[in-house]
Amino acid sequence: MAVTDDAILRVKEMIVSGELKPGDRLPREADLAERLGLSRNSLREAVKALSLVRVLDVRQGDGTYVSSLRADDLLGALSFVLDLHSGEDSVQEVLEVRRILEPAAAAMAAQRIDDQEVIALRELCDAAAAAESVEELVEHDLEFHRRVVQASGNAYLAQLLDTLAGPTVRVRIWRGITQASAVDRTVAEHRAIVDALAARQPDLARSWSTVHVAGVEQWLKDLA
Amino acid sequence: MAVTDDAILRVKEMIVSGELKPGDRLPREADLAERLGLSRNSLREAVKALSLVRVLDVRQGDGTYVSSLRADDLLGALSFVLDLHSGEDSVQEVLEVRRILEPAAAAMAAQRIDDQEVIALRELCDAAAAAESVEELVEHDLEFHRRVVQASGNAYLAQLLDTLAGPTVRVRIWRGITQASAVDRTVAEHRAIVDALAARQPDLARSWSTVHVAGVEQWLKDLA
DNA sequence: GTCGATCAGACCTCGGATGTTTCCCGTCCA
DNA sequence: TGGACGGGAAACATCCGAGGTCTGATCGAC
Repeated sequence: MAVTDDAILRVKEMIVSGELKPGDRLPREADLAERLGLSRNSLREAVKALSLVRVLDVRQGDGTYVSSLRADDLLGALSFVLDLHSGEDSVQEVLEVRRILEPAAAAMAAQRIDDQEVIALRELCDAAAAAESVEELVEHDLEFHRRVVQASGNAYLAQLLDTLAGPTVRVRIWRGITQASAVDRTVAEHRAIVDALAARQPDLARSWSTVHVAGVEQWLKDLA
Repeated sequence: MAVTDDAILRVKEMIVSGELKPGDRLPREADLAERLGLSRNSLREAVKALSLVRVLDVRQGDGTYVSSLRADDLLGALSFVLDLHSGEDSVQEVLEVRRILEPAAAAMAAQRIDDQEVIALRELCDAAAAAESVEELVEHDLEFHRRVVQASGNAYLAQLLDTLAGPTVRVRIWRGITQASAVDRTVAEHRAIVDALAARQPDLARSWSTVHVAGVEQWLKDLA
């Protein structure tokens, strides 16, 4: 292709060059189209594409703006893509990556987490143990991992793991959580991780996290 | 928005549901637009967006096809996004993630790599040592890391790291490689990693890899 | 059987018209 | 004075229809 793809690259270039900064508003469709030398329709295709990957933020009746461009923010768009192969072989590979990152994040968190967050995590575990529906439990699980990783202090890592967690959790829902023991085990391991964080023991947090993720990994393998 | 976004979701749904499989050809623009109940222009915006993230593959004069949907393939689209903030603070966080993943990948590679690949890696080191231009050296560096990680056997991990390496390397070019010692050190560390791989020593490979990435990380911090 | 020209199909680009949403501002009423 | 209301302008959303261009396949000549 030429025109539309070219427009995508030129808008990207305007951002990279600093002509457009995060939060900036783009010229009106008509003006920008004229400036780039193409029709509004073609420009709209480019804008739509950039909007899907969250580089641009379009607001009807207002205007088109450059997004925050934060790495962790943009990474969120990745979840859309990962949705496309939940339940396939690649989930195994994704889980393998997660088994590498999550323990590392837990270890980092053990060095930086504050008491308040530890308390919050404990409450989350209690809520998970008392959860009644599967959806509720899964939501607690997601939230737990999200907060542990966020405590690592690396926003990029946090978003990446959050994205990776989505598909694997969805698989879990899809295949159904039939074993009550799996639930108990999950909560127990979560508590162990929190204890390690509270004790500020990175190695212990790393190990429990590894055990936890590897457990899920193994469970999936058994199902296959 | 409604119509276009809805179209994106519905096409995605057609893929997730299995109605459309990788390699399949979509109905003609006109037909699909009618089926989804929207105009061709709006559908084109949706297709363009899905095309940017490599879910669809459009070939003029032929038709629109569903891409391979391989996780590592789709992940490649991420490099586009990461281009947008090379040289910013977030590079530090990206590098931190890389320092987690790359050693793990090296350790995995040490367990699976074959002799032929070891020989190829040695040749790559030799070529890097003999490189004359900065661009050439950087290309060798990229290639080296790419092949080591691919030897890990996890395609998803390989693509992810390849994507992460791009920005950090570009930063290196941008700031300029002024110190000849940095070049020598890079090559020496590469050789050490290869030696560890050849000896099938995962721990050693992991350690050297950690040292290598941490070195780059520290170097960037010093520059800042 | 091979090669090249022709043709149909599919995507590409354009321009304009109309609908919808949002924001801003001037006005009116306590 | 201050807040609520309403009108209008601005900007995006959607649609339609008409050429243009590229690709792949068919068919005829050699």
